[in-house]
Amino acid sequence: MKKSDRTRQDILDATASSLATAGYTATTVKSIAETIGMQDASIYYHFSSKDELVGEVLDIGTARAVTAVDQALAELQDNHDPREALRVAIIAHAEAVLGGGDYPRANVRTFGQLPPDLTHRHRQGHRNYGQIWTRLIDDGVESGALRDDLNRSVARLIIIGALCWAIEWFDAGGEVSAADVGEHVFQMVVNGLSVDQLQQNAVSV
Amino acid sequence: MKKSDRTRQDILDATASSLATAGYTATTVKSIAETIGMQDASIYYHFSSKDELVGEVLDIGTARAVTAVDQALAELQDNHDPREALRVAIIAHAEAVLGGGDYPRANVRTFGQLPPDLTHRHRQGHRNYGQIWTRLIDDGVESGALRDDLNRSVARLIIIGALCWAIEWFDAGGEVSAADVGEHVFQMVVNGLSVDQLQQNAVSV
DNA sequence: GATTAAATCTAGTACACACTAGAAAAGTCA
DNA sequence: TGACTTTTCTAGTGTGTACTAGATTTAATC
Repeated sequence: MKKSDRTRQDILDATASSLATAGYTATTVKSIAETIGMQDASIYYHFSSKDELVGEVLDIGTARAVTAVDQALAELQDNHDPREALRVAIIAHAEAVLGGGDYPRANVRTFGQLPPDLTHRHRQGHRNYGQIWTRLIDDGVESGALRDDLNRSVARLIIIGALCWAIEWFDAGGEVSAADVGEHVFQMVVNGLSVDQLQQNAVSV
Repeated sequence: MKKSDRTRQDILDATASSLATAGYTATTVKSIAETIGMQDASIYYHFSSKDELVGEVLDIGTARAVTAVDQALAELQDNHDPREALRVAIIAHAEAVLGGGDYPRANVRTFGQLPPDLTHRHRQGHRNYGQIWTRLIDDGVESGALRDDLNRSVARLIIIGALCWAIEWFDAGGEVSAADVGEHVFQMVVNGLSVDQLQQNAVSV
């Protein structure tokens, strides 16, 4: 019993790592087995198919990202600015997907390369995750802190997209941290790149 | 001569279409051949390998995106606000990648799924494209229109990322047009989602 | 230590893939 | 029409993939 659980975990870890760095196609059952010093056929004692294994990795990844964001939001004070909630969520997402473990990274990295069955299987998970962001934006707009002249759904997808795409260029060993990326996304999409108009007017007046 | 050119073009078109919708792995030589009513072996009379064919499609895609953005910028008035240049470029990119043909879409869609050789081959093309945006942001910051307290490189990648990821959720037949997506990205990253502070202060005073 | 169960391995199957060689067909032009 | 070139097809090769069956080893239990 114990042995099986440990091996199973090793397989999941190796799969997550490979998915996160090499993508779905390059992650073969044989390469996973080699990573943990096994024969490829032995994988099938623990998982019935490659896609069941991959699916489980992706499930874990989604769960961890949701947990990270939820936890960050839970630590907020009671009467916080809705913009602060958005900021905290954005940074938590950035840290989970960029700086965190292989599981959330595998999720984002393989998005768009999965076979139809797996894509369909995770649609609901993604929808649930999206709802967290829908609520954050709704709160902001309805409290008057955020503009109401933009399509909220499009705004949500743009924020998530900017964060997800960062996996393509983010350098974990570089000078910019995962939290830095999150902070930049927040500063841009909430405060904007444009120089504060108040300051500009103050100077001109 | 004529016949060959036309067939060659058919092959390129079919490949671009398949790459844009199905991705790199699902785009097989056989499926391309079937689309245009040929045997898969006949493809090799026109192209020496799958990756040479794919590479040519991606080259065309990059060129079209660059042309679209360059052309949009060329139509600007002489003494325009640097923010307007950014706006025009963002919308041109959105229309090229989301609403445009299969070639630029193939480029973005297969990003991150390509074999190392192809990735390396297109690195320079992407770098050149990035420089357009680097210049736009530099102009904005140095003219005082854009904030100088953010990492410009990160800002650039966030803008491009938000646009590129849109390919994963954009619905060509939906109510939101490609230009709408571009306009949203511009509004968010330049003006910000936050309610204008000038208005807020005006009300409170 | 013997018996049973759990875990892994050896050896293979079937299939999809990119790609090749040479025959056949289609097109071109005197 | 006939000679020639261009283009496509038929029929295959080799490789890598997910996956299976049954033998073999390792671990747990009495």
